[in-house]
Amino acid sequence: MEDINILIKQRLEKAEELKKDGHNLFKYNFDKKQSIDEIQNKYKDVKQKESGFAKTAGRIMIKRLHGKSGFADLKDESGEIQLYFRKDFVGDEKFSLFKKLDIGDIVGVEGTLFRTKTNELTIVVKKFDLLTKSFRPLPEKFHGLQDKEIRYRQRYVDLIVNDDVKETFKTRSKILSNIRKYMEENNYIEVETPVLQDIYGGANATPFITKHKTLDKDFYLRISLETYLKRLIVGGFEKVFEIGKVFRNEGIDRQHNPEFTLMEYYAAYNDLFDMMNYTEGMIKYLVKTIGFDSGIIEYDEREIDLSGDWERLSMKKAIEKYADIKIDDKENDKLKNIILREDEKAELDNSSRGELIYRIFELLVEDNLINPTFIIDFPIEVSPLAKKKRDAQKGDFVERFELFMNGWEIANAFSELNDPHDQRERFQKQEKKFVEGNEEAQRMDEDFIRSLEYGMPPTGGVGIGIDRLVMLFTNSKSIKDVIFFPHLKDK
RNA sequence: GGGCCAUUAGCUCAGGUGGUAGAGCAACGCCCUUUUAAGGCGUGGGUCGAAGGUUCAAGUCCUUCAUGGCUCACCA
Repeated sequence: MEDINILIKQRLEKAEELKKDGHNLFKYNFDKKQSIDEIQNKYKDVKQKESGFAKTAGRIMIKRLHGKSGFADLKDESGEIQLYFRKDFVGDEKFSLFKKLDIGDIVGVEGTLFRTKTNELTIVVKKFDLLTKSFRPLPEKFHGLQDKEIRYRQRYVDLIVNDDVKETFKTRSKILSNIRKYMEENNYIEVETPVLQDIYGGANATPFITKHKTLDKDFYLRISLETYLKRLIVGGFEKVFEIGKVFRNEGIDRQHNPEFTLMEYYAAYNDLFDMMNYTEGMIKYLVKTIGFDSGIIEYDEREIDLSGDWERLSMKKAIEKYADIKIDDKENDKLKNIILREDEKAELDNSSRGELIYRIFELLVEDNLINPTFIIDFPIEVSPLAKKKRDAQKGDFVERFELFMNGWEIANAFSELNDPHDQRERFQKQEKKFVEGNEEAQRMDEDFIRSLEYGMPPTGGVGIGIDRLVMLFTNSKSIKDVIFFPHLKDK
């Protein structure tokens, strides 16, 4: 303990005294019969007279001493309950132990229940034991812990004192378990694929590089799950999904953490439209099972309506609707001018028409997509893993959708490209961009192409950013609020 | 990376125009057998984020740095 202060010193001295008195400050187990909320529920009708029985354990949050008696609030994962200690009930020795307990100590208690004059259900402690000694003082009872830096760096303290944080992460857990339930009910199987990869792919991003010592070679940390899951479709699995961390070597801000949780799912014999329907169904299932019965989520004083059929718009139509620009009437130079008007520093010399269209969409449309909206028909140049549109008119567009909510991209999906020769050409174009200096361009992946050469059935695939979904469902303003241990700079 | 703001006791926060640091909670001691932001009396606790500079004198003014927050740019 480097930053030893007087408060910690006092607790250490107190611990020494307790040890001298024969107390083990770190007990091995405790037969916790009930959680605190179980006790609260089971005995909610208890009157002032003592009745019932409870045996539970948790952390002491507050003590109020009254001479030969005293109260304390005990907190566990499920809730809080008041404890009442009396010298004549627990005996002199135990009562002096109670007086020595510090806020933060973990105790096991058993006793009967009653209700105080002010109607609070309370355990009359008959037996108790110190299970774990706490050495560091907790934040103040009333204001709690406000300092965001400490909350993120020492999330354990944040979780002890700030109940809403625990709620957010319980919701996160529930979202994940309900997703898994939904996927399994629809016959998807959960799989795991490599995090350490020879060739990263499936997205446009700068990767992290790491080194394998005995092989003496570099590996990339995956930036998506895509190409390995498709290999499994080639291998004969027909519906697979994976939920896992991916890593992108980019900036950190309210919506970006270097490692984040991506879910991808692939279904053989399905196309983009099947996946759109499925995705809408799955998210609506989550909305319902997380408890938004109306289908309306409130985020930052804004309502997002997930009920009803979600809007589907081609990228061009979305640009027409929100920016009043008819793409097909404009030459590339005009498109460039539109972009430069929004972003004077844009470098567009090498940009293809498709890239210009996509850029305009990003600049002028995305922020407007508050209620869930599927954007379809993406330019081929920005979609190297998607199949060309089956009714390809003039212009090169692919079967891809992105789902937007609250102006954020929530999901990204394709009718997966399964023509190995087309795939090779797309990779070659990406590789060229990489050589030209685009760090985020995708790389040639010969083994992936080889797998496609064996034949991958027509397949629909979707990726969902889980953290953002959790942010929406928990009204969290920062991705740091939905990741237990977000990345911060070293102190 | 740019701009703006913040950093004072374990926690939450005060500290006009420079004059040797305060409160509440927490802690420690004493009193108190239904309190709940318990109460009463008393005590201790600070390199004021770091390093320089200006000044007789810096928590306060200046510079640099660190960390965090907001925001813009890039990205999911």
